[in-house]
Amino acid sequence: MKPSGDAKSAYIAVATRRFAMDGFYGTSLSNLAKDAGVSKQALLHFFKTKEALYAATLTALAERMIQDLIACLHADPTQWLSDYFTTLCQNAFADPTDMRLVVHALLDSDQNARKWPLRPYLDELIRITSATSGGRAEEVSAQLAWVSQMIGMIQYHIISVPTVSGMYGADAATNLQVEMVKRIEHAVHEFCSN
Amino acid sequence: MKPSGDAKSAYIAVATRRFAMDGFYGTSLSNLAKDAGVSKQALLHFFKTKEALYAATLTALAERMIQDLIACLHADPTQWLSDYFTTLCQNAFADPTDMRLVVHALLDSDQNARKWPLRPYLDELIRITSATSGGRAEEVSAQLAWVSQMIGMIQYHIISVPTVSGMYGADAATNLQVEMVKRIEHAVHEFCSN
DNA sequence: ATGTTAACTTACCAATCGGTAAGTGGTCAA
DNA sequence: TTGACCACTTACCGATTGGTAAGTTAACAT
Repeated sequence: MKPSGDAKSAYIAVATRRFAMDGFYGTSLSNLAKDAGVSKQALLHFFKTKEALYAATLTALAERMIQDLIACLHADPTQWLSDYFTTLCQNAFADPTDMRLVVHALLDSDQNARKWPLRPYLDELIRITSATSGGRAEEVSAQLAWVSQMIGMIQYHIISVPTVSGMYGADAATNLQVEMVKRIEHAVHEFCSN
Repeated sequence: MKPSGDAKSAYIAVATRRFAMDGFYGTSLSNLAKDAGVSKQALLHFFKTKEALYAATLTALAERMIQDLIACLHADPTQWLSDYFTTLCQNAFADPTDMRLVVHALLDSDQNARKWPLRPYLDELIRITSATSGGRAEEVSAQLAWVSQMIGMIQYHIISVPTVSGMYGADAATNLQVEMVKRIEHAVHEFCSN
């Protein structure tokens, strides 16, 4: 008997890639099973429905994101915010899977009652930025706006890479990536120096 | 006999709403037909495949966007950019259909050979911003980056409204919208004053 | 040795998918 | 009056969908 945890997380890994690529509706259990090299019912043994598998995928995504966030925390918040967002952007450029999954989840989120598991991640980011900007704690919506703007700009940039590449060429997409990283650094610097 | 143009554009209108909500894979011809109050084959009479209907939907979207853009152009580019992006953001907050459709199309764009029809819109935006920033024509990728950042921040904000509303409440979403408009104005001002 | 349980597989299901074929009924030009 | 054409409809198709039921096989505790 194989250790169950391994198989389960392997299925989630496969599902992550597929859901990120094609979205919930664009992904079928048969496709996932074929990718994983098992029968469809192997998946349904661990996850009772396709929805449940999707939910598990999003939960794993949330854990990954918040783990990446707190793993690289260090004393200087300005430096840290800059590092965090730039490496996030660069990693996503190399592998856009997670960013695509987030955007797909955002687009799905209003039409079914899926609980959004990325809230701890957002809360933590807001907490850090609040601490950074001199403790003006009353401006929570401003912190949320800034965080939303930053991750929005990164995620949107990442999902538009294939399109930009198709329209203006692969070089243009690479240049855009470089330019975006510059803009991230600039935005963090401007934010931290109020 | 009904005038064909009316029915056709009515079907596109229905398809726009559905595709924006559920994406290409999440939308079925049966659903669209039910929305339009006709049989499935009424749609297939005008559009040979579901793909063709989707393409027509995206083309109509592109025409709408570029029309909105050139319709409100006027002399002062700084003022115009600010007006354009803020009204775009506010209209999208009231009706997120088009923004959702763009993002869905972006997520789909790499896996099939759908021609991206929004290029004229992007080109026009880049042309205007290039003219605004004192004709430093060599920095095309910088212009693209700025435009990408602006529409990215708006579109991402719009598609995240339901999620933010669910996580932090409807008031928080409204506050975020107000904050975002401020940020748009600030970004335009900063961009135009180099 | 035996019973239990976990991790599957094969076989099957109704429902729905996108799409085809063959009409139907009305409008319009000749 | 006729015949072409347009905007549909009903009927149907094979393929695929998410999901159920009933085994099968191997590991493990007792």
